[in-house]
Amino acid sequence: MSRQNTPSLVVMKSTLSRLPLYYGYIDRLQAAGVEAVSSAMLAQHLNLNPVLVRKDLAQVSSVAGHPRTGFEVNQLLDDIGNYMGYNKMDEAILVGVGSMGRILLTNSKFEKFGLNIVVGFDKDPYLCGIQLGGKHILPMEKMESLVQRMGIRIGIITVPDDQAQEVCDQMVRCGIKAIWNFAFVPLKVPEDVLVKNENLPSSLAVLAHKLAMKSAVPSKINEITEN
Amino acid sequence: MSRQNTPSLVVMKSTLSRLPLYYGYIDRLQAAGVEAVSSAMLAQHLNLNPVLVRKDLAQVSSVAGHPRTGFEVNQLLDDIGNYMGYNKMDEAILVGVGSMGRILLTNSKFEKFGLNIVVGFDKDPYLCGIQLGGKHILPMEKMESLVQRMGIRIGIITVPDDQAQEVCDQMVRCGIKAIWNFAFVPLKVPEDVLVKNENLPSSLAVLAHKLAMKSAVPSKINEITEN
DNA sequence: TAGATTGTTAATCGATTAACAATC
DNA sequence: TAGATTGTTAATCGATTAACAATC
Repeated sequence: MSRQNTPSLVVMKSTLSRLPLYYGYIDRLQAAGVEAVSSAMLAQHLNLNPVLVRKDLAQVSSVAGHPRTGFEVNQLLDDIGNYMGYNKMDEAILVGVGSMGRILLTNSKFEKFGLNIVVGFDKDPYLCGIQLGGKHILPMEKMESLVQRMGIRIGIITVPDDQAQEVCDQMVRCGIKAIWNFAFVPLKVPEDVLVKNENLPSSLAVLAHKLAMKSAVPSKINEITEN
Repeated sequence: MSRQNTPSLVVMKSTLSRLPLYYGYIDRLQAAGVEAVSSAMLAQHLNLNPVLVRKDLAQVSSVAGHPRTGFEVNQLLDDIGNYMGYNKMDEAILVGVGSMGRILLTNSKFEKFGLNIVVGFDKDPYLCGIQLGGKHILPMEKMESLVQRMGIRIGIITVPDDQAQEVCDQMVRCGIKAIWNFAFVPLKVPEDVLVKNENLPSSLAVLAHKLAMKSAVPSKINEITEN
């Protein structure tokens, strides 16, 4: 029995990072009244290899593309949306209502991606009770019951670095299964909990470093696509 | 003549994304007074393969590690810092002093990574003249002369999506060579300009999607290391 | 039809992991 | 010395690219 490559349920990690790009672009096309889009067009506008785009789309599209015309915009947008879960709301909680926490709580773009940050928690009693972007801020003690009652599985950590692990532990105890971590500390979590670290300063530092490298050794390293 | 693999000047893309992690961890070790660190220790704490860590360190360390003890903490921290440019300040400008712009202007962590966001620009005349985190906010008209006078090559775009391309064009005209883009539009830039897109909502959406996949097909996909 | 576009199979490329000899 | 740790070479794995037949 030969080995099955590209099993249908598993999508390449990198495809996942490109789907939002396609989505954003196709969304604009739809708004502009365009009815069809080809892989070539997407590839050109997003600076990607057309074959790569075709493979990505083949994986998520529910219908085959039409030779000569490409994909139907509405259908494709819907398919990517379904695939990525943009079309059904996922709920998340946020802990740490500092400046980053506030941005996330009030950023309306999350909704477009199927995400609803339902409440913010903070240990500061002066913050508790107020609302931000229509979201309540609650004291930490309320976390467990709320998470369990609503069956929430995604948590966002925007507390200072030295409190991150503690908050993480609390989240895990509540039953959170995926954590988006803005603190710059590696979190210890059980095997079955996903962690995605976000570190803005180091993202910029990587960009700065690439620029420095590029000036030192002229080459054609250009758009940074990896995300 | 056989092909040279792993040319010394080019570092694997992914190494670059791990170096900040090493740096952060070793920095804490240094603060705690620890004098030596092994690849194995780093690997364990950061959830990475030890061989991978050894290869990464071999690429950036100026001295070989010592069998049995590992690497000297001060030296290694310095080497990674030098390699990534944390030890020499890079200057950047920021355009768009909204909530995200403010966070970036006032976040002191950038300094640690060798980054200094020197000024913010905004087209709102009411913002111009004030200071945030010790940084002046200036009107857009001042951009060109300041960028050229200071020889700045990094620009950060935190304006609304529909103004991003215009700001990008302005930056490019001023001589900016690397752009960190928070708007959700693909920027058109000349060949020699680097662009790094940041899209927080879609990062979270990818995490949510992975969680959904994992629940559907139990497997051992766990920590998300790619950054 | 001719040609643009699709989807697929094979080749290439690059990063990660495994195996192992060298070192203090 | 024995053993932990290093750095390197070879094997594996996975993603991207190239080549191409199929389709409207």
